[in-house]
Amino acid sequence: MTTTNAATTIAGLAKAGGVGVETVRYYQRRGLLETPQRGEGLGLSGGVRRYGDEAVRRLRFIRSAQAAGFTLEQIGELLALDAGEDRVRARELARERIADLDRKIEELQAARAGLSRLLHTCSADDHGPCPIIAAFET
Amino acid sequence: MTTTNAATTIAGLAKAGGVGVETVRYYQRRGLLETPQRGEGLGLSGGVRRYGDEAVRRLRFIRSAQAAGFTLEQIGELLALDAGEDRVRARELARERIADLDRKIEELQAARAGLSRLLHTCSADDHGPCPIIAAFET
DNA sequence: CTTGACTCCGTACCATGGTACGGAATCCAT
DNA sequence: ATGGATTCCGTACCATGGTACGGAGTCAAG
Repeated sequence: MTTTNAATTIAGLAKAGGVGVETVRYYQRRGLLETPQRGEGLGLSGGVRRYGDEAVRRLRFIRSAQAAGFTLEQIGELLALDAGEDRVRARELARERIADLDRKIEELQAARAGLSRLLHTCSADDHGPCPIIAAFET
Repeated sequence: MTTTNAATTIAGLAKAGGVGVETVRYYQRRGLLETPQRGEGLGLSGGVRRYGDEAVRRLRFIRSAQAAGFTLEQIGELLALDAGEDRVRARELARERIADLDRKIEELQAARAGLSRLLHTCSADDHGPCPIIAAFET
């Protein structure tokens, strides 16, 4: 392997990814992270699982994709492209997700703009009905 | 009462709000919509519940606040403010929600940037491993 | 070689926002 | 006044994304 393998335990992995140990396990159960073999010949019945840089990268990818609003299932799909080595499909998925993101960002920005306007209107004076409340009362 | 009361049943209310009957009941359970008294003296043990304009307005309020990203719990608070006329609290809620939105928007933009960079790298040439995959593949 | 921390694993539980089910009551049209 | 549609109500279930628990095994420092 060409990668440096700063092996760590599950707690180190979790910390590196900014999640809890239980979350890492959950991702393993979901098939998003692999579960390495237990340490070789260390204890009587096998040691503790060790995780390298790859696991950390994968975990970080999951978190960042998740922050982008991808569901864990969608993330699994992206990860599954691994098997097919299908660049065309990977690009397709990436483009789809980017389009999703653009739509979502726009939505949120619109919502923010609306709320912000209401807030300023409401702050401007204290007379009459609150425009924030009123805005939702169509 | 000064309001016109075009009384309808739960199905009519649900339809007017663009939700299912079960959703209306759910909102009632959550305390977001009130459950009116059953019809007076119509049947042996009381009739069917009737809903007026007020209920329709409230339901629409819920849907539209929800579209702005408020949770049902936050919406419950907003509805309570409607009665209390507490503009200070309404502004506070709005500011909180705006901060939430800002955080979310930033996250999405970061994720979009990452994905976009990968997509362009992958599109640049068709040789070697796909960088989109590679990003989480070792 | 003990002790305390960490790991492993299965299983149960949590919140959020609903959706579905089923039996009894009620309504409405014919 | 009868039958099909609605309503009422409690309760159960669903997906998503985790979090908690408990007992056994393992590790690492003193």
